[in-house]
Amino acid sequence: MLKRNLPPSHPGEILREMFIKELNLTITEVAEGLGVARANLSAIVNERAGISPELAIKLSEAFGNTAQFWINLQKNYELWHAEKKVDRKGIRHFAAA
Amino acid sequence: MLKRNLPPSHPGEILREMFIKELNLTITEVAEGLGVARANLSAIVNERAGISPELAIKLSEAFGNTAQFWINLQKNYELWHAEKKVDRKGIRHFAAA
DNA sequence: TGCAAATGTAACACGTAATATTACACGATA
DNA sequence: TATCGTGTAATATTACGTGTTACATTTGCA
Repeated sequence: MLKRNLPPSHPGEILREMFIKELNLTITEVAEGLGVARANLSAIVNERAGISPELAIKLSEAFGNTAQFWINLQKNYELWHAEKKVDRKGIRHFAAA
Repeated sequence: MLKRNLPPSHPGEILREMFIKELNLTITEVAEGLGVARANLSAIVNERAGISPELAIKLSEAFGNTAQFWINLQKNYELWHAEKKVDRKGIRHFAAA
């Protein structure tokens, strides 16, 4: 299939657009509800920080979805950017005997 | 469905049992083939370190599978352990309006 | 037996990142 | 005006991935 060159959305964008805005919440009250510092949640929502496994669990509990949902967003984001840093041509192949 | 209480395998165990042993490889040659320090790969294989997004890409290139495969192993492992640290009862629920 | 390779591991150093805390400035609104 | 929400910076802590170096042990083979 065709490879997409578009970088995946930052998890913070999803959180901001599809949850906080959609439910008319404030960053302050979400941070308090999750039990994290407002400054940290702000950094995530503004795409300056990522979502840790622990935060993924908290978000899933707060918004009624799964931690996997949040982790998948984060990992796809990280993987896309990591791909830019790795020179696959420099890797040796270990084929089955 | 029933929740499993068993912790997921560490990605290093999969790497060790299903790839290195299966293909009769040594940690030294795999480390060199991947372009990482032997000490680091040893730490991963012995389950004292995790698999980063960049390493997941290198492993996928070397063994002919996907980076998602390795990242999923890692993220499931992290998620299971993170669950132990989070008190879900302390999290506020933000229901749809 | 003896040597070389493979291995496990420790001790550093470095960069990055998540997190809490504190503080400051700005805009909107009651 | 006063309060609230927000963005952001600075600092500190903790954790971790990675490289480098070094040392001891084990293992396989000549």
